[in-house]
Amino acid sequence: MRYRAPRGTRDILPEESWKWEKVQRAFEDTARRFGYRDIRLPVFEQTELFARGIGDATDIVRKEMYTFADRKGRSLTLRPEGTAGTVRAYIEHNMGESARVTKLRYFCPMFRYERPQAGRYRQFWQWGLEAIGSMSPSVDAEIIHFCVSLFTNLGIEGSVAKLNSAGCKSCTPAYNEALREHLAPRLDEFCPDCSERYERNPRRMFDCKNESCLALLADAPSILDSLCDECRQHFESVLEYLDRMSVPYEVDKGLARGLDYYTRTIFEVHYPGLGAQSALCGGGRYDDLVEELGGKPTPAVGVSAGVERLMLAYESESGGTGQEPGPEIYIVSMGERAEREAAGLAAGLRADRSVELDHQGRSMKAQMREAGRLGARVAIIVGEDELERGAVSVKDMETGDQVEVELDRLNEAVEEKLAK
RNA sequence: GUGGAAGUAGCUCAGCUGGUAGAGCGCUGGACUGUGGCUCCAGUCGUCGCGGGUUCGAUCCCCGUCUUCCACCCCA
Repeated sequence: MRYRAPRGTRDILPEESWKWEKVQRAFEDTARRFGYRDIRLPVFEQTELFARGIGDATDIVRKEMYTFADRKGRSLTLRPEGTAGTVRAYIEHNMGESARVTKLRYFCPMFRYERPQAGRYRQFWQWGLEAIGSMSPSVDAEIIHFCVSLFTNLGIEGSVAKLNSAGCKSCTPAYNEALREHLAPRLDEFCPDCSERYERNPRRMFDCKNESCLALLADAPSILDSLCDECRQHFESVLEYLDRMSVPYEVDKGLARGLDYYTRTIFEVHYPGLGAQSALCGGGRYDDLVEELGGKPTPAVGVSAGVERLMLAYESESGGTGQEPGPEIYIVSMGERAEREAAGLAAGLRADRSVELDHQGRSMKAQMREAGRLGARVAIIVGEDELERGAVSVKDMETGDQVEVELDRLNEAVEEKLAK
């Protein structure tokens, strides 16, 4: 019996994880520049929080949650996304009392019971941002700018921001009705999927992949023409801010999102190289969610993104190629006395340099090969002959130059080589 | 949840409608008895995903199952 990682989960091994570290660092640096502070939340929450927050009608709540009962019979669920938990924490800790706008970020695993596919797992990572407490369209624009900015920092070119409005409580229901009314006469000509979308969320029909369905939608009313004055103004204002920030975007009147809580601005950023799973991130406003979850009425905007997909995009661009960083120094030793000397030298050098050495008593040739394979810039060779003279050899692995130095001059010699 | 493809060495893959497995890369050692990256030589590795069936005999055929991949639903 051999154990394997459960379906839809996977191990991120060191050969790969060094790239994850780079991406996470880029995310954290960018988030800090934009003023978003780290928040670390529980991996599971009361099931009710997600059911209420994300919406009973969504696929996530209907069929994708990892729900279990704990030993006292409480129903808990592994978080399928980050916004509900963040809002819960915001309310629980009265974060709105001490700041006008609360800007938070996270980078952590999420769980959804789905059929796995490339870039889609049952345990997957998301990074996300939430800005709670401001109605200003400048926050919407700031978050979209953040996404584009992060992707650019990672060398990902050709991503496209698409945005639309989801309206608000006062204009959405009217639009949905108008849309249904317009489509009703020819409903039987749509595909079965669209028929179901018609019932649950007719706006989703716009992203059907069926040409004939899209043709039938050609003269359907646009949400953008049905917005109330406040929503229209807000949307236009977001676009103005984006123009002012030089953020490229496309208005996509067919864009719809899967979660119930979105209001007004909704957006996605796509990277076309990823096939069917091309959305790198998605987000929008959720002005009613804080109140819905028991807080004071508080407007908010957020975004979340799949890290696995981001990694796929990152690796297909120049930034994701290259080699895992190796040690700066490799210490080669021959003989027992030399091994002990090498251990002492490593201990000292490790105060401010990365140092590797052999732990298996291998041949010098093997140790040199290891030093080359790891990409060490300097090899320190500790041999019996040198030790007799109180010295070691320092070899520059790039040029092959080698000099013998006395032990008390080793630090200078190494620093000199590494400084180049 | 629906439809399709695939699982053979650490990795990438070959294996003739059935006769108990191979290559390249990697790894280890040597040529070079204390010097990596090039070259050459040698060696190492397999419950052929798992379980059952057919057969004298199954990596190959049949059934089931697990996993991955592709498309859909949906989404990150």
